[in-house]
Amino acid sequence: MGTVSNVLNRAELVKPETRQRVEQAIRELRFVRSEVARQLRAGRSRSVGLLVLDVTNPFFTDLARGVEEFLAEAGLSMILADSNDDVAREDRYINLLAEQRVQGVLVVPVGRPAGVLSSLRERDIPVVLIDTKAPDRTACSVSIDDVGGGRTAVAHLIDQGHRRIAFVGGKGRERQVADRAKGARIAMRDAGLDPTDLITVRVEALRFAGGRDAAKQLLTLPAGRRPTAAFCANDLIALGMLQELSQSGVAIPDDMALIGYDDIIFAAAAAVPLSSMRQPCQDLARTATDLLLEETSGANHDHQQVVLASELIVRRSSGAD
Amino acid sequence: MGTVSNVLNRAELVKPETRQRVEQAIRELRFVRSEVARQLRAGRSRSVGLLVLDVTNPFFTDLARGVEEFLAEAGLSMILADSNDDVAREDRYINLLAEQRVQGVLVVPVGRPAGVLSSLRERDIPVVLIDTKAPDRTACSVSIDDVGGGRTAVAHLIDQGHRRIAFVGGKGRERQVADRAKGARIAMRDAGLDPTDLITVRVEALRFAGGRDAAKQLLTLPAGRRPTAAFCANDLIALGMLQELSQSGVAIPDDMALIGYDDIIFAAAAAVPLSSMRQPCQDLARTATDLLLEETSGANHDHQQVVLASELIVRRSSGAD
DNA sequence: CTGAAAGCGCTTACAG
DNA sequence: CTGAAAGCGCTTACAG
Repeated sequence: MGTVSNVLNRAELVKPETRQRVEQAIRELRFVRSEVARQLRAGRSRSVGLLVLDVTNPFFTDLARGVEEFLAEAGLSMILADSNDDVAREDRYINLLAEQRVQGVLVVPVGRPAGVLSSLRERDIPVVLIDTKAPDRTACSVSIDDVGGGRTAVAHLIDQGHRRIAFVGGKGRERQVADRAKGARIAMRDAGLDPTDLITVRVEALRFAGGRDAAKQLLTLPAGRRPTAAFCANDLIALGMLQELSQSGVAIPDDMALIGYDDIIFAAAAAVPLSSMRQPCQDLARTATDLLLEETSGANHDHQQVVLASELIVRRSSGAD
Repeated sequence: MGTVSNVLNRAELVKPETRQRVEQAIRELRFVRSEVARQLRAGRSRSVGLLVLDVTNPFFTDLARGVEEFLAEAGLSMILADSNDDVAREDRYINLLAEQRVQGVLVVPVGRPAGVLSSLRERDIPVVLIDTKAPDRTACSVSIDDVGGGRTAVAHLIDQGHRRIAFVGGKGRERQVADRAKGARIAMRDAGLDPTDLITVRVEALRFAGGRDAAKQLLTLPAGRRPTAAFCANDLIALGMLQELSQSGVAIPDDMALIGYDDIIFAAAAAVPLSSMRQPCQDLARTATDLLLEETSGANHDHQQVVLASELIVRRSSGAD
């Protein structure tokens, strides 16, 4: 057994002839080494957890694909989990990942990261926060400047001549949504508008159906008081709004301009191609993975707060062609 | 240690007082039971693998969310893996899942399932094939009647008056693509057309970019010989075509009608709302999970081949309004 | 260079 | 009802 292990892990220590015999036996017996036993012995696994807010959102699956690829380069595998923007589920998955003894966790936290952080720190599991800034120096994080993104998006709408602007966000992902709204208000102030005039529409979830609901809410306003432009907290919402508004005879962008956030692949293919704030998804994946690997490699490691910027992608839905 | 284990697993065997002391110690020491050791001892894990062809395709993430939910009901967790329609990656993941000693695997195989099946059978890992019929009685499968789906889709196009029809499929997922094409030809024959007139366009991958390429290929044909309708092997391709064609001034559905397959959520929100063949994704998830759990529960179990039907969803892209 | 031994953290009979 | 012991399948010193 010891020799088999050596063949598998340190072949150079074994006499070629013995090695061949062992290798043949492995083949004949269809032996598959137990990763479970291996991990128990090693005290650590060779997998990393990625916990996202919504696997059905293309933004997060693109992120997942990037992370998976970068982990594979390091010989690690990814366990993908989906909190569905729900704290209880997040908690359950953090537990599950801890029980699986993952080497580390990449997590897009539901709301404030304090719970996740303390839960992982208690268990000595390295973590890199994604899409959220770590509140202190106890963890790495890679986030997007959402205030800046919100500001750019709304400045663009103002540039197009809009003055009555809505922000469509909602429950869930409080931090990102709040920051994007904050940026929106800054853009209004920059333009000499009253930031409290920003019309805020709340949706149940940051998903397609939420966008349709938001559109219905806006349609209850008399046309004269209705916003002429809306900045949506993500593309799923924007696409839902686009569909509902179009079906109700509201022309995009003439009656209402729209801009989303994420620039998922379907934004460009939408009924009216959707303007959006593109997040640097692959940079995010790469940076987060690298930071985690640096931390788990045990080299002396300073926790870092990396902040990336998003980029304005102008398409027809915001009226600039 | 034995008592701790009893508190955790069979609390009724422990005297309440002792139990309380143990529970308090667990809390104070922040003890997290090692799932790894547990699995080694039990000889089986509490997780199931789901291997899909493309995590960035909403069809598969919807499937994944369903499976995850149904597994959770049974106290199991899901390890999601993505073969990216690549046999080598599929092989690597099957290995990984075997090493993790998952209870079973749900797999949408890349091409023919023979390799996956023998690989899993050798290792005694229960498997349910998804989206592919098992070639023999050695495994369960849940698939969609793709021949029927292709036939329905093309019959619909013919009903709309089209005679010059393209099928856009390609490399990857040979079986599904071939069946859908076969159904398309049957529909042509049913209508008294020559099935060999079906214009076949091959794309590199069944993704958005593939659809754009396909559109470019069709645009090289003189307008008089160009098909007036296209049936796409999935919605991602259809959406890519829709985008490219629109940008080139080809009107959908007037110059070219389109129908996709899967009915992902973005189909309805497309530039021109996309007709599609809706696959019963949640039924698929439920049935596959149930079959796997039945098999792993050890009850005597007959392998079943379940075949579900897809449903025609008519929207504007196919010209019927 | 090889093989026997210890130990990773659990669970489950088993003796007390 | 409790606690000591064996064993799951590995890896890694260690003795030979």
